[in-house]
Amino acid sequence: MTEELSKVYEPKDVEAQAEQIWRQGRYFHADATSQSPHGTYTIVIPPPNVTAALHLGHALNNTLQDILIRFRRMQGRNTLWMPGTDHAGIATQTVVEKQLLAELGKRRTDFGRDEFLAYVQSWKDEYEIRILAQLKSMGCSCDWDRTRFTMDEICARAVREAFFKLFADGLIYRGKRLVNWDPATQTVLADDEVEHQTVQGHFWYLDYPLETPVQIDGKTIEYITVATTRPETMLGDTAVAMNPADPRAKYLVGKMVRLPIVGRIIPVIADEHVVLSDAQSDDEKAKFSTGFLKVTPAHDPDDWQIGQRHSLAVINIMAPDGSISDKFGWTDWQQIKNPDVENLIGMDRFEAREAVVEWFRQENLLAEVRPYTHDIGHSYRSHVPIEPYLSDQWYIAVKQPITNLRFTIADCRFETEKHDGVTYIKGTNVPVNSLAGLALGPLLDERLKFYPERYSKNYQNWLENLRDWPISRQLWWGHRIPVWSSGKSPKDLDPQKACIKQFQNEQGDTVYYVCTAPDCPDIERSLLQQGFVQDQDVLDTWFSSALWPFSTLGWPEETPELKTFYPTDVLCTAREIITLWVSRMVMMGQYCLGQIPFADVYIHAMIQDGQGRKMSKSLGNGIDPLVAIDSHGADAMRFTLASMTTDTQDVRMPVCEITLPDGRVVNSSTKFDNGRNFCNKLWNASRFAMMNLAGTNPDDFRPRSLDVCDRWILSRLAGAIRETTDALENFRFNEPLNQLYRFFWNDLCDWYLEWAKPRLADPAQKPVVQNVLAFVLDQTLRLLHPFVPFITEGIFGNLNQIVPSRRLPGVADAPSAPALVVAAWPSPLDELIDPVAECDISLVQNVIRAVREIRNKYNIPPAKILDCSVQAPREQAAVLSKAKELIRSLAGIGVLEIAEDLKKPNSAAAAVVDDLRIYVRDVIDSDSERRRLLKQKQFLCDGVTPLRKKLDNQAFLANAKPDVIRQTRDKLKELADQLDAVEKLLAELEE
RNA sequence: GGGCGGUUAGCUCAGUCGGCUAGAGCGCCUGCCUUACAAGCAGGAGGCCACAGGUUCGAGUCCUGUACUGCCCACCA
Repeated sequence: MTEELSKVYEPKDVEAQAEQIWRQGRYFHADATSQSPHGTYTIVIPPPNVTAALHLGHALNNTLQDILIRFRRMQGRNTLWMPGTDHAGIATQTVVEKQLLAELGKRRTDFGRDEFLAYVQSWKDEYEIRILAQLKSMGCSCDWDRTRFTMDEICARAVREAFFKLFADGLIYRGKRLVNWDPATQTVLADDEVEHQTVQGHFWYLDYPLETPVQIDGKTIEYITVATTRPETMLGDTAVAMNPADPRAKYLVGKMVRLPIVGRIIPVIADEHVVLSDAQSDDEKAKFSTGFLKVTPAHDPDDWQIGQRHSLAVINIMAPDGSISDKFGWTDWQQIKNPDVENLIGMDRFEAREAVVEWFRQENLLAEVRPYTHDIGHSYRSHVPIEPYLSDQWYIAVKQPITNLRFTIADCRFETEKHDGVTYIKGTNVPVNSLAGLALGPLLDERLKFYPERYSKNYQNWLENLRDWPISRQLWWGHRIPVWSSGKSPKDLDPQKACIKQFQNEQGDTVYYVCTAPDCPDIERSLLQQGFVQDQDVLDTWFSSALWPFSTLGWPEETPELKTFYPTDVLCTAREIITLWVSRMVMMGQYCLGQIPFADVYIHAMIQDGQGRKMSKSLGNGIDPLVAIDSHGADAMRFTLASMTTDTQDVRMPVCEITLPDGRVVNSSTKFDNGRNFCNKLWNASRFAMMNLAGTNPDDFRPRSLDVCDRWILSRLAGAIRETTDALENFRFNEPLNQLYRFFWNDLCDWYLEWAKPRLADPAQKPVVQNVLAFVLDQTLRLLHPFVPFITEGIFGNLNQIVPSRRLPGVADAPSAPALVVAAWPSPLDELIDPVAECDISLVQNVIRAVREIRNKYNIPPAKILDCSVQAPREQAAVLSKAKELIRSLAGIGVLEIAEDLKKPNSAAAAVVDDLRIYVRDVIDSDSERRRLLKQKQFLCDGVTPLRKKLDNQAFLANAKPDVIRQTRDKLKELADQLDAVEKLLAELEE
């Protein structure tokens, strides 16, 4: 068997082998009907978008989740890691549209809805397969049998149910919203599809005549001047706003203005949003401002807000193609129409801009034109300026109290306050029993915890300032909104299965909206027959994501999965979606099931490149996880990612180009070398162990025959078990990995294995060394498994064949298992923690290091056997004498004399280490000796001075803890003694 | 504009409750192919802990400010 292990670790072989073991054993599959005495442990994967293959951030996130899942599985929990993907509405539709445009030169509107969706579906199929394959090659131990997709039948049913419930509870309403409209392609754009371009434009200063002139400081004011970059929108002005702090405000607010061209009479209002005019200001806005702002609620987001605050009329003057039109919500057209306005109808918005400016110029109302450079949002598709465009959208009311919730307000364990009959979360305008309150409450009473804790502030701020959630999207790819509408009242509907609401449409007519429950095709048919039409829009992609922790488990059915695995345990995700996603899952989990979907939220760091930039496609600085897996192995990648995971916000990973064997030049990072080196070391140490473990028999083990180095390595192992377990329970990843790295490499490989070599050759010691080694290796593999699952599984299989039983009778046990993935997590071995052995071995190591240093400094070949004397206080001399062989074997010593009282031999090099005086005999090089000793003298002097100063300081003696004072005294004595010894040696050298 | 981080060795990062002469990996230097591993072994060099104040017997650690740097959100008449 041992011969089969290659000299260098070959990740591909081991990965394939381990993967097969896991698949055949169905170890990732969670049984919803089985009961584990240790409880359950559940994670739902943050479903990756099907837009593209996974990047390194995904690799990090999923590595961490897998570490947690494997850890808990080994602890005996009934463990479920639910995998799946997200349809990612607009993002996916956009990439497919881009592709179709590039490859076929066609737009979405050139296809029918179903035809286009077929293209998106095939894109999704392709990427879903790729993503799941990527997760598998990373070693993710998801329950693949349960893989979900946010638009599959089960999730879709949950979406329908949740929507119906919200609709029936009156939490969904029709409201107006300004969307990013692309007049060229006539589509709505998401905020991140808007490209900001700096353009050279103008500020036009337009005079609006007051209905009646106003006297200010003895001057008669007939006009007020507004400044605008978009004169054409003035046709839709419904007010002029000024800052209440403006000295002119008291004369002007409340007065009326006659809007030029249109003749509409509009008020002057006060709003703090308006920037005061200040020509000297550094603020661009203040410099250009006149103090008067024209307010066009239908065509500007800020003006929309102002309009809301002051209940202003909203007048839309544009058609969807960006031309001036009276047909799309110009509500006072009949009253105001006149030849000047009619002239403008049909003009493109830019044409109209010129015409409007020209009109003002001819009427002598154009006060000034100034050049102005500013950013304008442009469509990433057509590259024309986007138009804020008013439209009717579906909203979820997030701050509306909900009456029929499963909890009572009295149950709240956080502070509340009541006014106007509504109970609010204290200090906020968030009702306790609103959706926002449902999400915020659990944070306040600590049912919901963030790691690192600081992210809870993000979550809290967002929820406290939350506005209603617009949920409709003018897309084709997504969950179609389950609402049918008609101007006529519906008939013969079962109120259990259909909910009817009335809202006004864009033209102000009353419309009946019917939402149907899931699985009611008969009702939908009936609605169609009655002339109802289904809403064209789809739901915001976060709507289905919000249900993910329970839609994946089969909600609203009372499935065994839901009973067993909900609520889940931890959500592990990136910080940019704390608000968009995490808060909404909590909201909907509370609303739909009355329970938060998870108690812990772990937010991982963002991986940046070597220059601190976000990894992105456009910068070309991203690293493909599959490349790292190819070049270094999945375990190496995982090791490196986990070892970088502290609770910092960002981590940097220097990126370099490498050439793969197949000739591709790709991005990678030397950081992965760390992981690969570790795996190689693990591989070879295990190989060495197994070369020597044949015939190991626990029955030959006698606790009494444990050597000090055996007790030492078991003590170190016990420490590693304790700290690794503790760290993983608290979402710390790099700490346990560093700890295991040091234990495995520095303790086990550098020392224990080296000592084991001669001991294995000694028939008297061989059984104890074999049993200890087999046991320690076994436990090390278990501790490392969550981090580097493939290689540990592979080695575990070999170990099982060579040493089927790794018990230390009377000391410790390692329950056998068919595969490491389901092997028991190491039990605490605190009784094996042995401070005496640790101290003794440290002494031994110091002697060995001292001899090695002399050997190096004197250029003595490693193979040359040296004779050595060590002078030590009685107790330490006794310890060293017992460990003579340990010292001799690793320091290359022939004769080793250890005594309490001993003179420095002639022509010996000397080392002073703590209380020890170490003499390496028959080595003469007084120059090297002097250099070494002088350096040590300097070191000791540097140490002694501040300690003396401290102890001379009365304030220190008066205030410091007694322990600290004692430690300082001890340390000073220790250093002073050594300094004496070094000075003595130097003096002898001069003789 | 609002919020949240970071700045420690050439690079990437640890550093717990404020307390021993500040640590690791990579890179660098010296010597070793010592039959587990050169992806390795042994040894070594390398630090004004960003800057300026403050609190304290004592500050990399706590407080205030400055500079630089990054992330998230909002907005840009």
